[in-house]
Amino acid sequence: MTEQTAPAEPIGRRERKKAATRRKIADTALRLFLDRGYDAVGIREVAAEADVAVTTVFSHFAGKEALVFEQDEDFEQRLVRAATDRTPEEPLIPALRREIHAMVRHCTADGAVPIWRLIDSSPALRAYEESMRLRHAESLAAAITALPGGPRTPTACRAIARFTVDAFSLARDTADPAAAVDEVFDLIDAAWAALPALPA
Amino acid sequence: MTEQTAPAEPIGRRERKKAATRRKIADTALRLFLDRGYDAVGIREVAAEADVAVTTVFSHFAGKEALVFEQDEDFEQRLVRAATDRTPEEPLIPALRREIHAMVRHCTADGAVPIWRLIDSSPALRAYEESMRLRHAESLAAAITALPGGPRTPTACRAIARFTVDAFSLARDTADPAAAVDEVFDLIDAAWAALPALPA
DNA sequence: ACCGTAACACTAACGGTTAGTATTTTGAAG
DNA sequence: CTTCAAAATACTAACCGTTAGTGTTACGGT
Repeated sequence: MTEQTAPAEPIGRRERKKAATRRKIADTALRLFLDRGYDAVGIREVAAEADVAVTTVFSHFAGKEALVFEQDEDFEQRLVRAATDRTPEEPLIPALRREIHAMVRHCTADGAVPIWRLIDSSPALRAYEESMRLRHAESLAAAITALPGGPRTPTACRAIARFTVDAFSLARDTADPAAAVDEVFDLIDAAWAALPALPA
Repeated sequence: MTEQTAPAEPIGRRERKKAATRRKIADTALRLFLDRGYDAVGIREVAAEADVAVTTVFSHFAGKEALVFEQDEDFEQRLVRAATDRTPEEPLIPALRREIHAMVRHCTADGAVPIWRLIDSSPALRAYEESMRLRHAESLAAAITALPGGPRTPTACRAIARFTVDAFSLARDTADPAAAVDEVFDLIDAAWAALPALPA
């Protein structure tokens, strides 16, 4: 054994420093982007301001767009958990509706607004977000398919997953996001009810 | 008047040459892409092979990805027409189902297959296709919203439009595309029926 | 015949991204 | 404590898509 002093997390200095570098890069980038616009700030400038090499930036992030989505990016996990970790009394669709509601609230509240205005301002960021959502939908689809409760086909599950992320996407550029979520989920409710399986 | 000799189309030599250049670029690019892969062929090479300047390529196409989607790209028009130009007896959703069926058939048939395998092979092309589909969904949503027949909200119409393009997208990477289209459209049918308006 | 302009060529650059290589830092073993 | 392999980072130099700037040619209308 090498260490007994660490209390709970056996993380070494190495990983701590790496995480610090990552956070420093992301924070610096977001600050610059919010200040002067996404397109007006280059990677070389972000690297210089964060006092790292350009290659270091790309060793931590897959691309420039990923720098923006660093902060709130547990969407995937939240979606999957909403589908799998729920009380036995709560059916699937209402659980998803609740989660999407929470996500939309989280995005349209207080400090998150400038970030989403930044995203909406750049086609590259919007495209990146969209492909992100596709991945999330696939994860959610896998979770739904694996759910016990009936002979639902993979295709139907993937469709429901897509509809769910569509609800989020649509709600996000609407005057009344909460109302939009409910409106779209009324449709999803009806679609889900039309499936020949148990209503979960 | 300047010319009476042209039989039907009053197109001059200029526009003909421009169209020829455009087609030559697109054909050359597609041939090279199919031959050696999308990422392995650069714009400079496409331009050289088509015997034009690089800037000419970008004056005809918005970007490298657009070169691939040149061939079949009237999807948007077909979708909108399926919603607006239909017999009074045919309801909206069945008309959309028919059109999506036709589109899927058109994409999975004969000569179109290599192109779609090319698209599936490149993340950049997949992302481009996805953002294309978002635009198409918006157009379709506008068409549906403008349809006579009831107090459907814009949000509900946008949702149905998204679901429709989702059906195409999902069906496209499925073993049995036609069956997938029907499966997803059964869901859309149920969702549409749940709307408080006349069932169109 | 003349002129405005659309189409195109050419050069050079910019910004994101990556390969290749060297250097430092860290964790573990002896 | 020394040593060593691997990880993290730095540095250089390029590649590729894309665009701006600037001419030049060819067409269409007068």
